[in-house]
Amino acid sequence: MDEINEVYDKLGGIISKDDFTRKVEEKVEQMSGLCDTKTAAMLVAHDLGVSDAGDNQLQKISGITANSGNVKFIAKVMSVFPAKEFNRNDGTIGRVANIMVADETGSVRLTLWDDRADLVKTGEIEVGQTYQIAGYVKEGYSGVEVNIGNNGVFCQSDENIEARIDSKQIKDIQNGMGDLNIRARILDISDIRTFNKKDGSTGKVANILIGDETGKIRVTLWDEMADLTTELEIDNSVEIINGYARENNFNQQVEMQVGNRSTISKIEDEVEFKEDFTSISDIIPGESYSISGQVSGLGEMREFNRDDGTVNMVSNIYVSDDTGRIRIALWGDHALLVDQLDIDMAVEIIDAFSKSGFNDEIELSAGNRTKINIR
DNA sequence: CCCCCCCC
Repeated sequence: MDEINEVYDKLGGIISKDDFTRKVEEKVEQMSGLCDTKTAAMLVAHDLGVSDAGDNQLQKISGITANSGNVKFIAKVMSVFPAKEFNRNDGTIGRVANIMVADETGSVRLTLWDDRADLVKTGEIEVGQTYQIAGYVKEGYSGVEVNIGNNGVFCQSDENIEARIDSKQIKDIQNGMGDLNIRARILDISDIRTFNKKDGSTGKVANILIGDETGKIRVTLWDEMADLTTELEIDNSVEIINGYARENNFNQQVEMQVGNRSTISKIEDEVEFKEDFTSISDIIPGESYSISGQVSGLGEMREFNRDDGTVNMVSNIYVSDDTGRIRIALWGDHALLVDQLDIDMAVEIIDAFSKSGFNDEIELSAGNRTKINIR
């Protein structure tokens, strides 16, 4: 027993003495008596990320990289994702679940298997709990993940952890990013739409527009996440955990996606947002812009038939600022605004899409995602 | 995975 104690003392309390002893016994059994207790204890210690050199330091999450190998640390649960079942080659049913944990230096995704994945299913693992964790690092679907394998440790701790989620700023969001955490203000909320998936089932989708001090981005919420939009209001500040960024294939704008691996929740801290208006002379085709200026031209409202036979309305106005003048096509209900507008009225056109239009001149399209303020 | 920027 002394020899177990000696090894145990190097572990820095990452695991209880009882658990350690049990693991050592299991290890002896696994090795079919081919190793003694001391060796088994050292093997278990090694599995827990403790080297013979007595390196029993707990790591911080910020120091975990794809090459870290075995790691151990203490962290707080920030989000829990649904467990999934899969079939193993031997016919048994495996279970896997992911949770996101954080310490004061950053956050990392954990992968739990089988019995531990079941703890997710039963709700025993909850946001806010703190755990002692030992596992091995691998490069996962969306970056570095810590796997808690058979020899890993995952036990609750009463340590007080100051968890920090490293939020990105909206301006830094790039196509392809995963595990994206954002704190932002809600600028707009869409209705929930349903659609048919390729597999024949019905999907749900909704959008919100969010902004922070650095910019704004459209967020797409899928299925059960789409329902959450009914609980949100414009000007709420929210935190999105584990979103991902994808370019849409319509106008190549990068959007943030919120699916079943993500969470969105209201936060107390208010995130500030200020609209960034572009000078008219700086507008190039193929982008979304907001401009502020005066009405400098008004056209007539017209109805027209689209190819699919539906009727729509359009009117054209011109807006000028210190730098130039641009034509703006107002579609749908926006077309009716020509009745309220007069030359020299101050207007803000928020989120209109630019393109090269009639006579190759750049114009803005004010569609259903555009907001128009008369000031 | 959805919406879609369309007129003269």
